[in-house]
Amino acid sequence: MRAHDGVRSGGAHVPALRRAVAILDHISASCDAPTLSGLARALGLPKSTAHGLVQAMEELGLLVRAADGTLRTGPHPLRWAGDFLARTDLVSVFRQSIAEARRFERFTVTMTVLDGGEVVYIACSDANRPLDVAFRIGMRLPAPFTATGKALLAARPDGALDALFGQGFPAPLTRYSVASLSDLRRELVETRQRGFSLDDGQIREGLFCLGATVSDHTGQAVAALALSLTRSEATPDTIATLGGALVEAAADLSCRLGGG
Amino acid sequence: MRAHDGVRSGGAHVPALRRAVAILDHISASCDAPTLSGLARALGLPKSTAHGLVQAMEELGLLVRAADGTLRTGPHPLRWAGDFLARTDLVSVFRQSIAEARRFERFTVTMTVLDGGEVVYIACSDANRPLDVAFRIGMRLPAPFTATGKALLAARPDGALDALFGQGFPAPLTRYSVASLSDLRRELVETRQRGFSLDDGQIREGLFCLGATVSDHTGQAVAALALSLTRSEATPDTIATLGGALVEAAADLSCRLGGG
DNA sequence: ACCACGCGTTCAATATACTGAACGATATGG
DNA sequence: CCATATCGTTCAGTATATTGAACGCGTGGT
Repeated sequence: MRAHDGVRSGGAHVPALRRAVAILDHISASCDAPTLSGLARALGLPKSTAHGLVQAMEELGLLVRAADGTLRTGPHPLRWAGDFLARTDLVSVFRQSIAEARRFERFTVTMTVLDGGEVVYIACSDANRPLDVAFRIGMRLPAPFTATGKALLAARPDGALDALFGQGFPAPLTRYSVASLSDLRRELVETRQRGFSLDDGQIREGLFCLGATVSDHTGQAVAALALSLTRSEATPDTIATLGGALVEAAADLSCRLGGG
Repeated sequence: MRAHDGVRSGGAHVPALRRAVAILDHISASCDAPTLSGLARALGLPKSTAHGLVQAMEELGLLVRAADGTLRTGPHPLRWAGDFLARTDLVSVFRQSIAEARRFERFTVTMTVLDGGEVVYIACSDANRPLDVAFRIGMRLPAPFTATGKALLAARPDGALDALFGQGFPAPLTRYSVASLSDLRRELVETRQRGFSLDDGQIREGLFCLGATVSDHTGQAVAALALSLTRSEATPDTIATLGGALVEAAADLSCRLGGG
């Protein structure tokens, strides 16, 4: 039995690789560019180990050394990141993420992106039970009435709303549909405070949805998740619980897309 | 003498890290997702070595394994790439500068940095019209063939070329690609006299690019801009006009980075 | 000017991770 | 239906890389 700490569970140690990742993480997390010794201290590495690693990482383009000797992340990871972005579609990540999170298997989970003033449904995990509105992939709905749309709009600067709805607000779908731009602004303020968005019968009476945004590696909200319930299920307790879980799920998805 | 190939000159070997980088490079370069054994064969690694590496890289988020067992690049490098792009605020300055300079909106404008003997694309403003080569961020090309690469090489002392290409000049991409180090030197002399660099079909036949360097506050050339045209558009008049405008834009960018 | 400190770098000894062969499981073909 | 090939995985031995201490060197303090 070793007294060594930091032993990983799964398989081989490959410490050099793990150290390299830790170095890059540290450099890209801290806002000041560290020096070699400072980096060794921060990560608890022997100086010479850090030296060897940094030298190799410099050769490989993982790090660059500024004129004053401080270390920065290098250009090489751009290649991998670009490949990941090219290959990854939101949808498959969504499916995998939802499949692992068993919390929502009783509900219909949807994902949309914003296109102009409308949301487009790009993925949908059907509930394990009957009823429930069938969301079809590719379907479009006016963003101001949907939970995902409100979440996405709330993530945008307020001025963007004028460009989208300044001349012409979508026609209401139900008598609960938000009716004007000023009403929408009010809802978006509440949404930002709450952390997730709500749609209480605005696209169909009796249908209650919660929404939260998914961000990519730049922090931009690129998509939104929604959970669909019936209005009678939407007690304050349920809303709070499921809302929190949804925000968590959205954050998890963001992580898988490279977000911090 | 080692029987091992690929022995690096400089410092420590850190083979695990080098292998990991090779794996990621291979996966992001090939268009089909390889399996573990195939990857081991492609890189000449023992199966078990590849197994241990892949397992660790999976834990670290550098790789993800699809449902069928094939390997893809993971989301983790996005963080590093994002940090690189954020710190080199070249990119944001680039976007702003290009957005304000309406002169180039008909053309694709790219920006690269030099990494060894290759240029890495760190930003790209797509043209408003179809055609045009799609430059992907993170893409690499041999510096001697590209307009940006020539601009950056021309800004370096002549002796630097020997270190980069003294033993091994990149293989030509087209029949117009500059073929030797001495030919490159000749082109660089012309480039310095002209004030901007040209690529006439050296990375792709029919593609014509103009390049100019961007300097930071220390006066060092840190990046280069390029303008992409079709060869038929590249009349002497157009070249002179656009070349001058590009040099101006690059100088403007340099100013914004603190250059005198 | 002197000294002390911190940084980056080098080198030999040891504790380490990588290698090669073998295993069970699964998919393929006769 | 069985034989074969290929895949992913495990394990002990050896060749390997990492470690700790020491060296120059530049910098800032007294």
